[in-house]
Amino acid sequence: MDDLLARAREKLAQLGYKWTDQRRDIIAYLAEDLNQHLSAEELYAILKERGEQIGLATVYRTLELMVEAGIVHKLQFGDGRSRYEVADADHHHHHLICNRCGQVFEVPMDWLEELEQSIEKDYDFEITGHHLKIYGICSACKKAAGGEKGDEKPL
Amino acid sequence: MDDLLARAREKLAQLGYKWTDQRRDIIAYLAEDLNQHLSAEELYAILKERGEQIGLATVYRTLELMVEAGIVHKLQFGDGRSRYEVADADHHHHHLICNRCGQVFEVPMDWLEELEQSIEKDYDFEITGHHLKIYGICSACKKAAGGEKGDEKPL
DNA sequence: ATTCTTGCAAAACCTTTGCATACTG
DNA sequence: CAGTATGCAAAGGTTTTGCAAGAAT
Repeated sequence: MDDLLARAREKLAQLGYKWTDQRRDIIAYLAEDLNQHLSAEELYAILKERGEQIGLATVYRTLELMVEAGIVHKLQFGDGRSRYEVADADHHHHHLICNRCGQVFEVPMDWLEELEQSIEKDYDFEITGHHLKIYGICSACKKAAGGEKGDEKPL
Repeated sequence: MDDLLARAREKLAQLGYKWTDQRRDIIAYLAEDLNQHLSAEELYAILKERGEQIGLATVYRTLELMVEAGIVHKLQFGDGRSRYEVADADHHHHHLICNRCGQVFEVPMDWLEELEQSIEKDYDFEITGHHLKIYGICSACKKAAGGEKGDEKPL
């Protein structure tokens, strides 16, 4: 998806926000790989290393803006910081989180359509999104088993 | 469920931990209403108000202990703090989170059994738990609609 | 021009930790 | 008694905010 930049630019304009170099840089980087779960600090470090002129506060503010604009989703995998991923409307998926190594895998499917319909009806709750996290032990960690507990290095 | 105290006590003993007044008070409070999603600070304030002798650090440490013992689950609803709920093994449920008022509703059902089976097979991932959060607008907020945006007071 | 945005540093939060004291098994 | 657990205050880490300077419409 390469029109993410265009979409974002249009959406921000629509909301009355300005298009700045920093916002472009952030979105451009996210657009390079949609399957990321970056924290604000990680994103900041990457952009800095690329030589972009940007501050950490701006990264936080921009990501929050993007959440508001519906361009990215804010996720919490339980490692104490928020992570962001591009909200790819036509790419519903879920997350498998390994309790051992902390890696996050994507499950590119959406099994929740009927569940949602039934909830909207039963609870009179208008659903705008969902987030399913499944915890467990990934294939690699199971193989490397025997590895006692304690060799967990989250994300 | 009133044997939560007993269960917890036994489990802690099993793990070699001691049974203290503070741990008892915390679990006793959680046992009064299993449908809570308290943050450490909230729990601390409640116990303090009740006149219990306890410190915030102890609340944090005890909750972490309980997570380890599998007695409570640590949840993140995106309001910047961790929340804890009693892990009621035979009461699987999901959470509906209102984007407007921040309230969290419980959906007392587990629709994910087959989904999990298919994941375990397809991904060779050993599932130990899951957490499904569904975001949207609750019934009350829809009724009180017209209420522009901005009247959101999370949790 | 006006309004929005940025960057820095400071502040605000939530959570963890060090250490002396107090308690449990 | 030995080994844990507690409470306080300090430290740590993440996120937010105030404000003057800089950009964008």
